[in-house]
Amino acid sequence: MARRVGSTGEKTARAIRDAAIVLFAERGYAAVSMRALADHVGIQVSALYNHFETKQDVLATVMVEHLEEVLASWEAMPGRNDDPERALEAFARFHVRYHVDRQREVFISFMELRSLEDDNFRVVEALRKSYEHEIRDILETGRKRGIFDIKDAHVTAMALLAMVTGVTTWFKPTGRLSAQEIEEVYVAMVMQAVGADYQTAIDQKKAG
Amino acid sequence: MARRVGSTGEKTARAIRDAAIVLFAERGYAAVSMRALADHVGIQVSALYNHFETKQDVLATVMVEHLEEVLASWEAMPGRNDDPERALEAFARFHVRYHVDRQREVFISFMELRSLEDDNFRVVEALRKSYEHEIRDILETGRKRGIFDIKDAHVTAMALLAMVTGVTTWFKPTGRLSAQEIEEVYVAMVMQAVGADYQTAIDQKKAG
DNA sequence: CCATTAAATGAACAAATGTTCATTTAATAA
DNA sequence: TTATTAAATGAACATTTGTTCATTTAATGG
Repeated sequence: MARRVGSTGEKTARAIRDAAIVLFAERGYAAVSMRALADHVGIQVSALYNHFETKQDVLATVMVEHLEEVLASWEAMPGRNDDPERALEAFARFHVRYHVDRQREVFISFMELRSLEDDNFRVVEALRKSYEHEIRDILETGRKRGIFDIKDAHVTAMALLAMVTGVTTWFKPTGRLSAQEIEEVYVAMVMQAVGADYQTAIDQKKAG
Repeated sequence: MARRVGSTGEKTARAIRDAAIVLFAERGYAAVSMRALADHVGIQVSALYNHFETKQDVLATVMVEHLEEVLASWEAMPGRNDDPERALEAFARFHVRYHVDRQREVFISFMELRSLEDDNFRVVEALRKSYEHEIRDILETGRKRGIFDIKDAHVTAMALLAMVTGVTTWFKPTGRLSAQEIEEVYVAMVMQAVGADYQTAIDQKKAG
């Protein structure tokens, strides 16, 4: 056989990215061979190279695509430009929700930083930093205005990010709690952790 | 050359474990070859097999040793059997302090779970669970007694663990804040996150 | 001091790795 | 309809992989 009926470049490239997300998340980048990746897609190894230059290229593509989507989705989140309290709630809610839906991509983007070669690392790191910047800015503004009771915006940002990102390591859609319920637990915890009166935040929302 | 002057089994085994901790943390288990490991120790590949049966055996040994040490150290932590508030403070303090000192081991024990073969996984998972159990029990007791304002002890335990464990991903001894300062930030955040009045906890300590 | 054991070496192994290439066939544009 | 391009195949490649083994030398117990 050669070219398959109905095959187009974009379809296969998408299938390769999807398979890579599953396999990299499951076994880790280094432990996934190009043969295993091809098997999972249902093509031969050599066909991979019609769509990606190298294995590294597959990883970089998956990570950059994910991070750009995260940033774009956050840009579109309602409430992100409100006062620090509401902005933080919006951030926590967005982050948990989005990350529960993309557990694998999140896991990869965090775990496989070390597998990136220098050039790719710089690109990915810049995207990651700009996301971290979002929550840090909210925290710093709230701290300056005396709304948040935190010691250090930077450390707090890292701690809160780790906390909410951690949901990807144990959440299972079939578990005891729904994604919705878990979202509420996390949002409440984030708000409490910075000393914001969360009930008030909800009341304001209802009143407003 | 053959057997080296001054070489004993325990010394070399220790050196191998130490090198493995550095390399596995840096590059990941799958990306570290037995040759790279041997190089780092300063011996030949074949010599590794005088001390460990397989590469997998090196990983399992490192992880089990680390987790057993964590549990043993926690057993010895003062305050761990006090009321939930003090116990949680003790836990947070212990965890951050210990993990800042063993960044690599923590990172490995978390990241490389998937690299463990079934038998080893079961052993390591049991150790991990029993550590998770410690904080969950503290939270559940505090929740029942109405001391902690949390929605769910299990989710809260996972969230707090992720938060404090996350310190290993960015902490650098040469950074802006000292380990001591970071410890304080994290402890305060943990206490606030569960709705405990942390100042009170400190006052009680001073008063008691 | 000598026999035994433990710890090292270096060469070798089959299997698996990422990547390339000539070839074939389907989709697409002229 | 035909020429060109894009997407697949399968064989081959040089390396690297984890592991084994015969051999050598140092530490150790009687």
